[in-house]
Amino acid sequence: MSASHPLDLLVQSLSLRVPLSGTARDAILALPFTFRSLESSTYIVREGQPPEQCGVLVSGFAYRQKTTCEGARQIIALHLPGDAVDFQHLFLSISDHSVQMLTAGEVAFVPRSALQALVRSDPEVAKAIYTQIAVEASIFREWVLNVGRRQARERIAHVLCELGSRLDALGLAKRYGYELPLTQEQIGDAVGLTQVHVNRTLKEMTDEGLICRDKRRISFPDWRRMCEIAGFNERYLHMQPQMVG
Amino acid sequence: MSASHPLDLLVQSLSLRVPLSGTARDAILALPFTFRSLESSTYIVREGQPPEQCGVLVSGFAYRQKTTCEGARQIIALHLPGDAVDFQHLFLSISDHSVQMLTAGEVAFVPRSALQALVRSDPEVAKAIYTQIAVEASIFREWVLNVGRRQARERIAHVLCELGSRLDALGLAKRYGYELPLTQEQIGDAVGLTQVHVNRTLKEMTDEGLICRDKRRISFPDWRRMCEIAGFNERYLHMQPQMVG
DNA sequence: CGTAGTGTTGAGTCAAGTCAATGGTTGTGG
DNA sequence: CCACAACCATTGACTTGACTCAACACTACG
Repeated sequence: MSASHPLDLLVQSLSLRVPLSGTARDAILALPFTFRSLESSTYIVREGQPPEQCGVLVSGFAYRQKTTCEGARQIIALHLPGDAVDFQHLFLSISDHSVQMLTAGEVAFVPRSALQALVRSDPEVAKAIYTQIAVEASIFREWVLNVGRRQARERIAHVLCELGSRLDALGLAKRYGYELPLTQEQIGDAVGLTQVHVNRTLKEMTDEGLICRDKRRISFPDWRRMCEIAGFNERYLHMQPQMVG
Repeated sequence: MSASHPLDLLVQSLSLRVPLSGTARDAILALPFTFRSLESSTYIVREGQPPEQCGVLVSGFAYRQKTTCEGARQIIALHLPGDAVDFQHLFLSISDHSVQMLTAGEVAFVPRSALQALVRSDPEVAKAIYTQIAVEASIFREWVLNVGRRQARERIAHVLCELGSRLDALGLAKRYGYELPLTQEQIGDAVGLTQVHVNRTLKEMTDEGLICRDKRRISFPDWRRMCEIAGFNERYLHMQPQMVG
């Protein structure tokens, strides 16, 4: 069941949480879009600009990002294939942060007006998209906690768990082992640490057998223990179908 | 034009960003609710429970909160009179965090089903509420940056600026001086520092004339400078009316 | 085979945390 | 109206987790 239509993955990822009827699926697949292949680190959304298109990741990874005026970067969220990268700005007239490609990949750009029209006309799709927005907000909240109140190793373990869980939910990898799309510097930017400290902490974790690394592949011999250390509780990902309204 | 109806403040706060017609206002004011006076630190939303009511702050302040398994608390957001405290869970079947009263105050509890019905039937109100959800998400993102990438004094300055700006926008106080509803411990929990370190940092800031304190009242002799130090850029609050859709 | 991007490691520093004691405020009840 | 309790703020001495700077090694790719 490989995806022939670029927006297929979006439909699949939305229906993880809100079951979609055939009509709703078709309505999404009927959205207009322009398809583009992008280099790693290309901007999909730019802070300060009006968001006119909503990018949908067809392949590759992306990340949300803000920087302080001194230039320190903070990664706010990670995005996986099937994620729509700009639902967050559907109702805002100016982007308050940027989104960039993490790896090379393909993006389907849907005009925001078309998305807004669909949301107005199809309550089922609307519900799916609002749920998605709410889940993303929940992930932001967990990140505030992660970065504000956990130690280095817990923080790092936490992003690694989140990534594993989400990749697994989409069927793109197994939670206990996957190809890590982040450099150590990017991990640092995601958890509010320096690259050097991330390196040292990863080494410790490796030495203790908590994680195994081979090139960019990372795996967790004891997923349970990993979750404990991270304080990782899947609840905030709201993976179960949401029975609401 | 003092608010006789408990939901008046909600209408006012929503219409800061999305202009509301008379019909839309009336629809909101017609929502059913139960009114309650609450002690400080009472729970309005409890993590792990299904969110059946959406509390609207009529008076007093509240905060969103998550804790690590070791018991460290992180405050995720602050809520002011007029804020609906649980739009975030409108589409989620289980709460992923808690909301508590920061001060004593009054809350109007609106049944979630009524809110959902209104959102389905009135596109204007729907837009206002979705915009509100998106703005809150934007605030979460800024907090990730604040806590992840700024120094102690910048972090503290940043929450103080945000609070001032928001109080000012609602007409509840002036940005450059207001009654601070937070203890130093709560400030610490909001910015990911210890109470002791917050105390020392506030002292430094006072000594340098950056802030003035008298009991719980705080003021900023040089708002500009304060914003610079905080790296505070109002954009993320999306205060201007959102011209969208 | 060279170059640019990553990853690794060491030495020294510093921002923030911990522990602990003291002082000030506020509100409450006798 | 005072005394007490609970909560909050202040300060000092000491520790530590994370940062900085800097050098070097590995890998991939043209």
